[in-house]
Amino acid sequence: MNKNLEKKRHSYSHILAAVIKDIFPEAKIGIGPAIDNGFYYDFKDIDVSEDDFKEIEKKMRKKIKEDLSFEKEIISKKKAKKIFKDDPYKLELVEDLDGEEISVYKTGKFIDLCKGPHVKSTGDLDPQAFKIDRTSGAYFKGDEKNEMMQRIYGLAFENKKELDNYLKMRKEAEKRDHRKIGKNLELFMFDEEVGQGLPLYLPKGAMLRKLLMDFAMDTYLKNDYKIVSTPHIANEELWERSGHLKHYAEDMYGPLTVDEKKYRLKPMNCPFHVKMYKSKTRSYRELPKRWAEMGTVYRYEKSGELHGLTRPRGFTQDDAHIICRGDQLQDEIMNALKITKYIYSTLGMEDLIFKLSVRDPKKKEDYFGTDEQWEKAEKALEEALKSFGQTEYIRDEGEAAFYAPKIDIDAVDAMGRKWQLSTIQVDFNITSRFEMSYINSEGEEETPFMVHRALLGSLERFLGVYIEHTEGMFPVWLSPVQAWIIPISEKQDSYAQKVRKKLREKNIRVSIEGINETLSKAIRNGETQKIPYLLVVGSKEEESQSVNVRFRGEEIGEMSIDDLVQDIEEKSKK
RNA sequence: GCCAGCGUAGUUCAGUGGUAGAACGCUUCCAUGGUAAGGAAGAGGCCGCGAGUUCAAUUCUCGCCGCUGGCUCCA
Repeated sequence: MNKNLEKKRHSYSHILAAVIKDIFPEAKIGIGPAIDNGFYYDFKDIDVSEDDFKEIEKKMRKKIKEDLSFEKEIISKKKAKKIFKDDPYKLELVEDLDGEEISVYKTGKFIDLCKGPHVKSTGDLDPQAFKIDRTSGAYFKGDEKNEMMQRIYGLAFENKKELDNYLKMRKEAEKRDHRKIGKNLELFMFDEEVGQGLPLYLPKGAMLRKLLMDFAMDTYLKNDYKIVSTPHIANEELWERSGHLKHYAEDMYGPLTVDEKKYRLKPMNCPFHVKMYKSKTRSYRELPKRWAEMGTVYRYEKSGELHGLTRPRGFTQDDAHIICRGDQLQDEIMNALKITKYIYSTLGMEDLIFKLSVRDPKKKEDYFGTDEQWEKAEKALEEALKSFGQTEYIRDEGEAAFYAPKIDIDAVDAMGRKWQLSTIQVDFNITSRFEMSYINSEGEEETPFMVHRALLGSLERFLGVYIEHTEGMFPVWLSPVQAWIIPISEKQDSYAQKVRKKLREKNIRVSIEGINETLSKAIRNGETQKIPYLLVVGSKEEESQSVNVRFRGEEIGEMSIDDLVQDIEEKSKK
């Protein structure tokens, strides 16, 4: 964010607080920073609803017009405590600050603990360039254990035009919402009685999912992965051993008791793959093992965290584990990067952001494993990125999992939003917990490295993002329905059937639609359903044994069936 | 899980302290169409679930469930 805009946004937040203090003199105030689309301020003991927004805006505009100056003052902690004696949250914040001197800003009667900077005076702000947006609950200092305050969000930009642009963009994003498109295109649904966060795929969605799944798995098989398959539940003892029950229990579904033994739905696939690895003594000669599985896992996400397909409770990971020797580690990571890039560019998401998540060197005790393991793994990840040619990446210290450093990859969608989808991790926890080993060339037992990777992440999350990215306009090869045959009248019924049969023989996903509708109505339906090919057949076409082709809103004209098949196959190439 | 808002037909949404309406969709009939909505008729609702207030609750109150936006979380 540019510094100037940040100053403005931050200044709006002070004006908001000043106005709220006028309306609710008893209000206790928290913090009020600038954020990337405006600002917010946290309050306690207020009662603001959407109906009040207009009034708040009006009062804020008035203060802006009064041209009140922002006056900075450096005062002692003692004095600050006196000033904020009625604001317990501010007192706590003063207490948290290092040093004896702190700065406060005064605007009219309103005084706030604040390091600034601000605009010179409220008159520097555009009274039309902000908008009170929404309210929400927010924990004081972002800590779940603290009290919840009421947060008021505002949008703020340099001028009204930018604000309007932002609102327009947000509307566009709403239009692309995968939950909405999923409903309109009949891809998937949720049902109260089935349970929260458990998607049901309707025929078109299930086809889309299958096509995506086949594409991913075929790619892995071509890259010398082997496919494996494991059950959905396992004895609790397995999760005890893997450490999930200790570290992850609250995200797992509760136990099912069968024959006096407790079983759990799997939140991850790793332990199963490890068990298969351990089913016999392994030699260094047989490494690396690359085992892939479309593994459906269940995680008990808190109800408020659920969100359509991007955050469900049951989902299928395009998971794989690579068990390898130390000297193979870097190449294996590089290969995973290569496949990731191939998959995303094939799907039309070229823009990827690579993040190397390493441990926080100041908090080594928070992480599992030895220094040597960490150094080796972090280096392997970093070197893999470099030799892959990805010299641009973000190094995130402290973002590693407690058991492993990783490369996380964000995909950037058509609206410029970033979504973390892929992850490539080097796991030490599991290799030692399960005492995994192989016999090296010296005849000694050695612990292998294990790379855990999910490139699409999960089919659900990826599909959610992909639906928004494409606005439901999938490439021809991924379209669950590729073509509609639209007969002009019932007279073309048998010809339409004939065309359908010919296309089905070529494995083209096609159906006959619009028999009881006018042509334009059928075209309209086909376009709203985002069917790539609309094939009109009337008496003319029947006579010349052709179809009249419309491709994504564009009339192509008459085409023989063979030419059409060729065109579809051409456009279906990945 | 927490804060706030919402829950009415398959869908999108009006509406009301005296048990409901539109559009699209669906069914039937008419129309036999030439590239983004042809016409008519009909069916379809425990107004999310449970309790309370009331002569009377879809409407008011409370609880539960679900959805939405945030917060927290996503080892």
